[in-house]
Formats: sequence, structure tokens, C-alpha cells
Amino acid sequence: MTENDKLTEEKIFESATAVFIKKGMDGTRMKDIAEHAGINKALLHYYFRTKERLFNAVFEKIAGVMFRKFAPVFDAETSFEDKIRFFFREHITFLQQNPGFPGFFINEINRNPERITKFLSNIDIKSLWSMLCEQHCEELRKYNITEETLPQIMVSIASMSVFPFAARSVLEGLFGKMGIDFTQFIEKRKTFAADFVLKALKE
Amino acid sequence: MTENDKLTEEKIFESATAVFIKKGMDGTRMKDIAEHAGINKALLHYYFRTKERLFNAVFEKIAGVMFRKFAPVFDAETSFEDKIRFFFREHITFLQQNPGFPGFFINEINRNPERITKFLSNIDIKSLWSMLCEQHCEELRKYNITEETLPQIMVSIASMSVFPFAARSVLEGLFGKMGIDFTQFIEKRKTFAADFVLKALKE
DNA sequence: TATATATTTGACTCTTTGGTTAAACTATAT
DNA sequence: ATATAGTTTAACCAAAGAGTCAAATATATA
Repeated sequence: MTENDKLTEEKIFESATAVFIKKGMDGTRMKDIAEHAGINKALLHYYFRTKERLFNAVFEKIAGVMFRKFAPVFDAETSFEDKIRFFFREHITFLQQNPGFPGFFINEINRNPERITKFLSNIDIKSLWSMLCEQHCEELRKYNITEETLPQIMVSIASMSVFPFAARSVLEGLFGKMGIDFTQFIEKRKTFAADFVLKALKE
Repeated sequence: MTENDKLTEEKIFESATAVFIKKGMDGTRMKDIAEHAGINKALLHYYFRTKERLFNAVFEKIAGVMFRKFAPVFDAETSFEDKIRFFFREHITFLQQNPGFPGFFINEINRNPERITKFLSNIDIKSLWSMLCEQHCEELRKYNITEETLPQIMVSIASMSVFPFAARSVLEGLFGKMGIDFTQFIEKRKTFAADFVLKALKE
């Protein structure tokens, strides 16, 4: 094995990731993954036993990476405003590099909602949430954010970042007719979304 | 045939809609649709030839209904502000009644992006767009909305309405741990989202 | 080098799947 | 009633799918 050869298992995992993202669990053929990796189909089973195990490995990796991207919002020592700007900048950049993640993720959680229950059970949401509330106690009062509106705001923020990628082909279809470039639209969105949210909050 | 019996073709179409929404094109078995409709599998082919034709019929129906819901935003004779309030109220109510549509739609356009190109070719977006711009010419200037920010705003509005349904199971998972009820969250969202957007726009 | 161990393959199995077909059934018009 | 057209079914088919396995190859180790 030469230095730059990837291990077979890695090669399989990466090919599986690519194909699963493109075709989804149900639309993916083990043969496709094997061909993508340039190996024999039986090797997939040698390393991962079944299609479902291979898929679970891929899904958990992606879900983990996606959720870890939300972490800085909770633990950074910056102001509420800075966190919002930071989030949109970093999260949209991340999605630019992984544009298929939102569509893949939304698809699979809809087909199999139990998956997310299991995944979330590893995370202590409640303490993250109260950490956020305590850390920005005064700011939240200043912005007039209540226990009821905070979830609405958080969901709005996530929506604005994730949705354009999930609905990418629709937007590209619409934009195409109006002379708007999707890539440019996304680049602008990093600051637009932050400004938009902050203006909506500002007293 | 008694009065309240549905025509077989309708029954098939409705069953196909239900199953396709739940399982997606790739995850759906013709057998499942037949069983759901309580008929023989061969009847599906008698009425719709192939799985793909049946799916296309369902997809086009759903896509049509979804996009028609956006129409009042373009042709109503109300103010910009009223349109935003009207949209969130009506659109979220529509999604409450069809909570599976966003997930289904996002999934299928990601698996097969050409589908949306074909679908959008029937709609004259450009003239709808310029209609909107002309109709609210002064308001747009008042709110300081430019040619560049208008698409950002429209996408933000769509995001805020659609995304919570697409990511429903994630939100339910998170909310469950925090004592938040998804149904109630959605009900509140009709006014929250409108207020949020309008505040973000207001000079 | 010889032996044990890990990796890779082609050929195979068994099940599921979309789709077909010929026959049976139903309703209706003459 | 009976011929005709439309509807429904059971039985069938070929292709594709996930998964298996024994043999072959490479790799490490003594």
C-alpha cells in the first residue's frame, strides 16, 4: 500500500457518503457505492455487514457534523449580536462546502423520524438551552425576548440558513429566469440574514 | 356502485399520494399503494401504466397546489404589509393541513432536480415578479428594499413558513425535551413570523 | 522461507419488485 | 337474454436487489 492510498474502509465510507447524499437511502444501490469506490460489492459487506449499518454510519457522521456546527452559538463568550453574525457567516460557509447535507438530512428524518429521537438522546439540550438563557439574560430582556419567542427566533435563524440549500433547485430554477446567481445570493446571505434578524430584534 | 364509493382511479390517486408522501418515490412499493387502496396491484397499472407516471401525477398535483398558495402574494390588491400577514396566516394554515408536503417536495426535487425545471417552465415568473415590483413600487422604496434584497426577503419569508414543517421531527425532538408543543408553536408562528419580518423591514 | 492472518474477488442464492396477461366479472345497451 | 365494452383479479415473468461464500490473493510474522 503506497502512502497516498486511502484505506479501503475509508474509501467505502466516502463513496457511501457521496452516493447516499445524492440518492438517499432508498434510492442507493450497494452496487453504485462499490463502483464509486472502485471495488467489489462484497467488500462493502465485509467492512459494514449490511446496507443499513453502512447508512447509519454515514448518517450519524453527517448529523454529528451538522449539529456540532451549532455548538459555538451556545458556548462562545461573545455577545448575542456577535453570535448571530458569527453563526450565519460560519454556518452558511459550512453549507457552501456541503450543499447536499440539508436535503439529505431532511429527507432521511422524514422517512425515519425515530432516527432523530435516538440521535438527540445523546445531547443534553435542556442544559445548553438554560446556559444560553443565563449567559444572555440581560440582552434577552433588552431585546424583549421572552421564553415564548426565543424558540421562534432560533427556528427562524436556522430556517434562513438551511432552507435555501434544501430548496436549492427550486431557487436555482426561479433565479435562472430572473438573472440571479445562486452562488452570489448565498454569499450575500451571510450578512443579509444577520442584519435582517438583528433589525427584527432591535428595540 | 353505491353513491359514496369513490371511483377506483381517485382511490388509487389518493392512496398513492399518501404513500408517496410518507415513503418517497424510491421507498414506495406498488404493493403498498394497492394495499392502502384495498385493490389488486394490477389495477394500478391499468389506470396509470407505470409507477413513474403515477408518481408524476401525484407530484404535479402537489407542486401545483403548493405553488398556487403563493399566488395571492402577487395578485391581491392589498398593501405590502397586509400581504405578508396574509401569507403567513394562510400558508401556515395550509401546511398545518398538509404537514407532509414540504418534506416530500424537498426530497423529490433533490433526487431529481430536472423535475422542477420542467414544472417552472409553465409559469411566467418574470412577469409575476415585475408585477409585484410595480404594484408596491413606493412601499419598496419606503422600506428601503432594493433589487438585491427583495429576493433575500422573499426567500426568508418562504423559509420561515416552510422550514419548520420540513424539519418537523427534529423540532419535535428538541421541543419535547423543553416542554414546548409543536402544534402550539406553529399556531403562534402565524403572527410571530409576520411581525418578525415586518419589524426587520420597517425603517 | 513458511505459516498464519487479513483482504479481495467472482460466482452464487434468495427475495422483492415493477410490470404483463389471460381469464373472469360487471354493467349497460340493444 | 346476449353481445359489448369496461373493470378486476390471480398467476406469472424477468430483472434487480441485498447478502453469502469458498477460493484466491496479498500481507504480516515467526
